[in-house]
Amino acid sequence: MTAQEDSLKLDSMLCFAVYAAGHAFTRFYKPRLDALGLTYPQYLVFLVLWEADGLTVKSLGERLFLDSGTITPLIKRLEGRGLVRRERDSEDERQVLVFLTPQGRALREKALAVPLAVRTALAGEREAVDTLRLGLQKLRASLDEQSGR
Amino acid sequence: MTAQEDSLKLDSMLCFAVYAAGHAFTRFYKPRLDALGLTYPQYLVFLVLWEADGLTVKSLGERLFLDSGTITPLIKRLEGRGLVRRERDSEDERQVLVFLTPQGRALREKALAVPLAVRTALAGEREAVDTLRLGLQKLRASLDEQSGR
DNA sequence: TATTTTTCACTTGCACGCAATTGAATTGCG
DNA sequence: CGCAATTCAATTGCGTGCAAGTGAAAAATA
Repeated sequence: MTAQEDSLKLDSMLCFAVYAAGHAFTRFYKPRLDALGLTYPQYLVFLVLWEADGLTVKSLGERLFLDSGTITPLIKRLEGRGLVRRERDSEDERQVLVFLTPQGRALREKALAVPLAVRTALAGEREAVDTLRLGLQKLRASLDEQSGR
Repeated sequence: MTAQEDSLKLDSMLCFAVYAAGHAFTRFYKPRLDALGLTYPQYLVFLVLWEADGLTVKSLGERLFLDSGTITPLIKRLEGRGLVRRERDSEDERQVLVFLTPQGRALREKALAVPLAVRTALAGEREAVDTLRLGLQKLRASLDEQSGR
């Protein structure tokens, strides 16, 4: 096997580990978030909003690395359920500010139980976490090695 | 701030780091995969098929942690482009076997360039990789601490 | 053997995720 | 000031991702 072919195998392990980990994480949160009626990305939006209300769609997107094509419909769904309120900024009519409604704020109380529950569920998954950790360690090492030449 | 509220903040860092890393990875691959005309999950399917041809839809899904609702249409799109061939298993008519076509096999030559190109692009992202690594380390530690009691 | 259960691929419906485009508002430049 | 360039949210189109349900085939059980 050539070195190039070998790197294709390495690639398959590395990129796959990160890819799979992202989805696995989502799956772990799902049962807990179902209780809140939120999806994983919606939960992330609330984690941001509970810290700081009245952000623009753009700044929300920047914090979560999501673009308006994803954020806009997501926020509209939350608005439809009465969890957030959208308001055009009178200072700059291009922008839309997102505020929590009382219900959206109230959701935080229920959400407080989520992190512990997820951590408990993850307790049986040490191996998977380690696999990903080691994969990243290898990736990191290979980056150093590569630029070291 | 209560311990519970604090854990909500920790949660926001941890789950977000893994979430964002998955998408960031996808974005890194995108430009190189565009050259092959493949999406990231399609690339993963080929990484598997280049190693072992003629798998069932089910076993493909198991390896990639994707269910048939995702795999089936994905494979059909690849079939439509002449990169794979689907064939019902005569031994067990429930199953569908996926084979590479000559074009699908030929794609591998182009793909050999992908891993190095991605690694080069990632060279400037040591910090991001480290952030994720450290986040996982903390998560791992908190799992030990929790079950240690 | 006849019937129930299980296993598969497939489909539908919904929610992302992102590229590309649109249109309105603002900014910047001559 | 006036016009071009930029910024922003929204929309469209396509490809995942997954839950829930369908129907055919095989396996298990009576």
